[in-house]
Amino acid sequence: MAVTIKDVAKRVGVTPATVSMVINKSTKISDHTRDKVLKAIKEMEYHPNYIGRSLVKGKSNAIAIVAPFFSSMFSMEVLKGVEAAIGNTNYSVMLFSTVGKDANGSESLREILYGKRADGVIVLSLKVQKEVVNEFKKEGIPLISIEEIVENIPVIKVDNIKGAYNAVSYLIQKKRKHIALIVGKQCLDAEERVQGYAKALAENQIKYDATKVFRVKEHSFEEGKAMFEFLMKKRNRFDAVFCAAGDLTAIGIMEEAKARGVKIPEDLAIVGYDDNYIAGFTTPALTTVRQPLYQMGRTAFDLLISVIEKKEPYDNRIVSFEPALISRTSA
Amino acid sequence: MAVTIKDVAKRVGVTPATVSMVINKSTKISDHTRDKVLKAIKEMEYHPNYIGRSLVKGKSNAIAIVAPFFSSMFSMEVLKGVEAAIGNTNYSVMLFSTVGKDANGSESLREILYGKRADGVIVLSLKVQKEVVNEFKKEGIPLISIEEIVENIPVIKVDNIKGAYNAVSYLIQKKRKHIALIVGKQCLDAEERVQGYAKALAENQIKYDATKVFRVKEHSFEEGKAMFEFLMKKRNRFDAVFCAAGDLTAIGIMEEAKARGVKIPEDLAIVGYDDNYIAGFTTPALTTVRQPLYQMGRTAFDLLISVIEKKEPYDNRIVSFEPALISRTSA
DNA sequence: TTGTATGCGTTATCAA
DNA sequence: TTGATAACGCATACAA
Repeated sequence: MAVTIKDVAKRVGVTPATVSMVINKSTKISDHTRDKVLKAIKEMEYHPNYIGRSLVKGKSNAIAIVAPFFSSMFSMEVLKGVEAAIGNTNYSVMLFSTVGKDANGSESLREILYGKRADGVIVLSLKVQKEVVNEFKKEGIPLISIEEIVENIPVIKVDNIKGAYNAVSYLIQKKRKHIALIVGKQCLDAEERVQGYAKALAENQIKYDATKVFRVKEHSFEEGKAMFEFLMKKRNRFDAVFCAAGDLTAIGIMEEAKARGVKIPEDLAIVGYDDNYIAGFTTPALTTVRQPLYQMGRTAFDLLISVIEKKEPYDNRIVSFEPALISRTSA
Repeated sequence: MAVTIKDVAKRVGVTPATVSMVINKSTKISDHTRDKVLKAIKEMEYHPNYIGRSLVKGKSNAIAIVAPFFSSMFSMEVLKGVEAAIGNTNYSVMLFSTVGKDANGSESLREILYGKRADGVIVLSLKVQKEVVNEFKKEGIPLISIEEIVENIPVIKVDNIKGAYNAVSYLIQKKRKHIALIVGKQCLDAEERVQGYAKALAENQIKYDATKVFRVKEHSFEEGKAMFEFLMKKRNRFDAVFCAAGDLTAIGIMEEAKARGVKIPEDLAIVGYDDNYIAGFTTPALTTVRQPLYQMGRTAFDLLISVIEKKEPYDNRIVSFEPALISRTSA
């Protein structure tokens, strides 16, 4: 069996309480006893059992990250940030994927909450139900959302309006006037990007034209190829495409365009979204909008810990990060 | 405060023990009591506290994954497999990154072990020390290694010899005779890939020539570009490069080659390794070796759970997966 | 400065 | 079939 606090106490000839106080750096322990205890701890290779500690403290020293999946570029980058932020805190991270469960993660969230599996939770791209938020508030477990706006809790997101605005302004500056916009189906992100697109046009006296906005479903490469064909069939002549639906789709468009002899960026300028790993390696390299996901992960973790430890208030702030336009050669 | 088993018991007018038996599906409970208890549980929204349960059971129902980082393609794919395998088991996953700690993960591993933070551990690309393995054995916490060979515990790996062998055989079949090999610095993987390379040559009566084997350190795109230049300076004339150091480096080589007017694959055939996300999107698309990382993640998780639950013996088997050659246009 | 006693939420053993 | 009691490993209030 593993060595417990009792074993250490017995060995030193004190009570478990004393050992506990040494471990928890209580000041009211004589140097003499402390030294003896510490020595025994080392010799016996005693490590405190987190479960016992958690039970009495009502705190697990774990945080949970809940997301639809952990295999996307998006979650990977965020995770990287969290990983960096953990550093040498004594928190650990648990992962909960909602695949095969309800879409808004309620099931996983409730299990974490009521099973006391974590002291705080970060949700990624999940529309957390109001009801669930209330339950978390009631139990005093902080919840932070990344990307999706959830009411009454802190939200870490990127300024999609600005991201799109910057991209389109850039294209206009490059003398493009007939700019197609590709976005995903009506989620918040998509709508904000449409707004940014419209704003940039307006500022440059270009009329917003709804027939130049196209919707995409899967955000895939193939869809991009199909989209190019679709674009060509339109009576509109485009000199640029801002594919706010992601780089993969943008690259699909680009590949199909190239295959049909359209010169990029001369004939058609293309700007993507996400700064996917691939973007730097296509020919031509893809100009795109980068979201500071790593920073967001870091921030979310830091904020969560601060809130757990009551160093910061648990409010409904929205921390908005600025996306960056990465200018390469496709536009 | 959260509702506990006691609250439920009081409400129904039984003892906590009875409620516990209901929860744990004991058969020796009258239907009548069971119904009443179940009803109360639902009404009061009682959820068992995992920490309390863990303490008495000596089991956390969590598994830990320890890796140098969770941001690589490699760990991402493995994680995806684990994620899929978790499904509706009632295990959860904890992540432990060894960044900023000792290189072989001993620190994290010991903390997990002695802190009783997990019922089993999967290590990724980590040379676990013999000593640590023994400690795990002593405490009865199973440990499974992915990729790295660790003695006395189950290992899930890919057959690197075969991966390289297939790639080189393919090149030879395509009439290439002067094949450069790029590998990483002396880790097990690299050496196995050299073996596979040599084996394919031998089988085709091509003499193995050590001066055609080159080492790379960072496995980066830039290194690939530099490598191409380096290759050109050599007196050897190559008609193919098998870049077993990964797709990124392979793509670096390819880009630099293209920039210098070398035709791919006519003048120089290129085969990469890993089937990185990018590989399908380069021009020409990269022929490469795919490792079934997803399957490996699944297998590791399933095996670990089986071992934890004593449904399978905890041995030192080596589960070797077959890599697949993904034939595209660069070779 | 240290020891004693108690409790965290649950399960398991035994008795009723 | 159910209840009483102890135990898991630890931390803390209070007593000494």
